[in-house]
Amino acid sequence: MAVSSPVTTAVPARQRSLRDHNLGIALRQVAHSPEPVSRADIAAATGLTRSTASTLVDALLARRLVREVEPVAASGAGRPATGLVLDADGAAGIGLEVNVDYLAACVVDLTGAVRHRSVVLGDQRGRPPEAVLAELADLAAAALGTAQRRGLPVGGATIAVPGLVEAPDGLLRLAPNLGWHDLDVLAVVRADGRLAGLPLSIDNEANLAALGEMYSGGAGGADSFVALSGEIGVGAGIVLDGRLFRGTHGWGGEIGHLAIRPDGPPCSCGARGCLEQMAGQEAILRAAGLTNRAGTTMAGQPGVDRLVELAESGRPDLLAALDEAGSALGVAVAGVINLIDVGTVVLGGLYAALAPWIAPPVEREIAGRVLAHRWAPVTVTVSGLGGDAAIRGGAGAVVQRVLDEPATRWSPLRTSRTLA
Amino acid sequence: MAVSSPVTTAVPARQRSLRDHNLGIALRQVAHSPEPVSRADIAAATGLTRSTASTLVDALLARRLVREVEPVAASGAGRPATGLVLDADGAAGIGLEVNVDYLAACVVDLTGAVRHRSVVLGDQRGRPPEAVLAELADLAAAALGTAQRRGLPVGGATIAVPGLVEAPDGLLRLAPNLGWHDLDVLAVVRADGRLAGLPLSIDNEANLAALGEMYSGGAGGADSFVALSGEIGVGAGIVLDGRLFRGTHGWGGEIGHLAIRPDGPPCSCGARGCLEQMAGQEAILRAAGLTNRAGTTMAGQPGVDRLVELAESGRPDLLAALDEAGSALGVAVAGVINLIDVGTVVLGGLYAALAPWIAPPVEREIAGRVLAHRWAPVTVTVSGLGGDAAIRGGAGAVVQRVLDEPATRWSPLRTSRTLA
DNA sequence: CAATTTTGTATGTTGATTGAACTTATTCCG
DNA sequence: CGGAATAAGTTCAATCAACATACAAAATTG
Repeated sequence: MAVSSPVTTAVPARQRSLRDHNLGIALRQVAHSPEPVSRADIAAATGLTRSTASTLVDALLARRLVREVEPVAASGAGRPATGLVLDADGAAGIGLEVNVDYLAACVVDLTGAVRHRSVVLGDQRGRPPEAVLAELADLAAAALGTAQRRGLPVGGATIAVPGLVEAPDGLLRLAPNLGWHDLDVLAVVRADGRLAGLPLSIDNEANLAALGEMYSGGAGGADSFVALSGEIGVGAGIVLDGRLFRGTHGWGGEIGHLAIRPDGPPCSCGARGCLEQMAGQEAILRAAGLTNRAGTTMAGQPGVDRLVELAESGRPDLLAALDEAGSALGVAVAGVINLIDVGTVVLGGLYAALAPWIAPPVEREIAGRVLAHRWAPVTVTVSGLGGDAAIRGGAGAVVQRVLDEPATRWSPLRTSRTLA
Repeated sequence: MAVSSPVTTAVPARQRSLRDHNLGIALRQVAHSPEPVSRADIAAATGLTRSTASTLVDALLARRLVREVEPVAASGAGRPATGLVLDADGAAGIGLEVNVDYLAACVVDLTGAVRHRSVVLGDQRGRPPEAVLAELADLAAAALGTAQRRGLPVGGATIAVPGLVEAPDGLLRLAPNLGWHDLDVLAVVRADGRLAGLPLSIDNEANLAALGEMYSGGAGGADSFVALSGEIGVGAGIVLDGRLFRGTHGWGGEIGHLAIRPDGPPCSCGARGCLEQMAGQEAILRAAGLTNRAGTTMAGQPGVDRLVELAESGRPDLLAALDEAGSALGVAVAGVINLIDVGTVVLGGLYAALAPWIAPPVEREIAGRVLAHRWAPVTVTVSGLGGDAAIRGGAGAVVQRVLDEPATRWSPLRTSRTLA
């Protein structure tokens, strides 16, 4: 038998691929630099010749992905360079989110700026999916309207959901905390009609939140990290070499069901001692004696703000519960690091708000359990995005696709600028 | 701030890259097919034109990577096709291994056939690293000699070690079961001199064993899987999309120190309740009451063969210990699957030999703990390579590099065929 | 034995990068 | 103040790899 890796989709490189690849490189040079770059800078940084860089830039200008700015005040002799920056009106993405207690939407432009944002608070549990998604479509239509009024060509929208999303088709297999299962969210939203023609995709909320952290610099510039997303459930988005890791079926990052105590309390997933039962929001409330009824969650429970308030006031049983939860989380995270060897962990969602109490036990467990900790200390950072991480990541993912492959037709919804 | 992924090494595509890429595609077409393929087959399978495929094949012939064989008996009309197969004498790789109780070496050719193999049994613990590596160099020199006598150009050698290997330089940070630490194995072996000019690399034993499984089809053709490597320690090699996953520093796959019972027995790593303390070889012996002295390992303990014998005889305390170990292993594996979503697990090393008793509890825990198990059942397979997995993987990795990038100079040690 | 079919090769075209002029715009320096 | 130096950006022929088409080669089919 031949030594060979399993069948790789053999896509041959045509001459066009060359141009596509180099277009992406040139565009990323512009995107990465905080200041305007010149054609000559691109040539120097990439190793391409100035003439090639010029040709590529012309193509990017024609696609409205970059824009020329006034020559920067020159430092030294020679003809001053024409500055190139990303065109803020060149392409935009829409991020949408359905979560247990809110719906949200935003528009992000090519430069990463948030051009529109809207959030509707409200418990979605028990509502029929069609009603929830109709309301989400309202938000989406409003976001699209804003983009159109501002002349932004929208490249697509990404929907974040708190559940298992199957890889190829985007079927939502299970969203335990919403009570949804086997639902084709994209089809329902498309059926609404108002987003006709807009490429839609869907992903797990924790995955998109991790992207949001990366785009906003929350991971401290690391290109491989794990972003923890604590809400009712506990999720993790894994980013490796700047790319989201989804796994074979798209179900990677289900850290919430790692076994912390294999014979511990039963979990809704059927197993025992899952992290979610030790460090999820309800577990913390339960351990601190803050639930109305043991085990069941009621609307009207203390929210995150109230939880922070109580912790700040030094309530002992809550502090003990937070330390316990942080320890469990730390054990899980240490396992993740031993397994996939990332150097950065981002605390997001609930854990960001509660970071002053959660981070220390997490760091303690990491220090004690990560085998390679003495050679490569692990950095624990705290998200600054709050609940916006997933929509920012979803919108950013649309924009990122344009940055990654500027040559492929990214089907912009060409908008005729209407009078406001 | 711009929406952008962190700095990607911007390597521009020249026209040469096109050719390189397509050469690789063409070569892999030959490698993947169990039967000879024609130039026309390559064109049809890849979408390249027949003329381009012809040009590429000419280049591969010139590099001695493929060989023409007699036209296959034609089925149907038309001119019969000239068969193309990998040239078994085109390129070869050497695999080397230092493990706790043996040293090994092998030579694998371009077709994946093992052309040489040698194993020296013996406990390496406590021996000075220089002495051990000198003996390994003996094995390597013998392997190289065999290759040279047979006219095989050797592309390099890979050394497998049971420990943490740091990514860029190959420094062996820690090999707990050998008692080695912070050792530059490659430098010591190079200093020996007999392998002068041969590109050397080094990797974790479990990682290379996983590659060995992939090359030999042990993962059932899956391109993403986890290969468990049970010996004194417990390791895992993670293969994603046909590529070994090493992590940021090269320390991925340290499954042996996942916490199964966070407050369980202390581990040599400093933490508590690590998998290695529940499912490692010594833990099994201890739980079955088969160690001479509690906790310490002695040469002269029951070996793997004896263990299998005792299990087959139905010794109750051993069967209980194996079930216990399998459960712990299953809990860990279930966690890994929830995290990285692979569909196949390969039991290797100790666990392959003990598979009849280890596999059932592993499968039981997977069924109970993997969140997505009902939609995508996990396959558990058993390695057929025994202790050879790592050397096969190491040698195969050298060969694979040639197959992946046939255009890059893979510095063959051109051997003048000497008279035997 | 001629028609058909398929393989493999030869030849001119297309598209993208290169390298070497060349133009343009600015600073440096006498 | 003005020429030299310097750097940015453009132009154009050369090169290289893939493509399209035509053609030669070697078998089967009727």
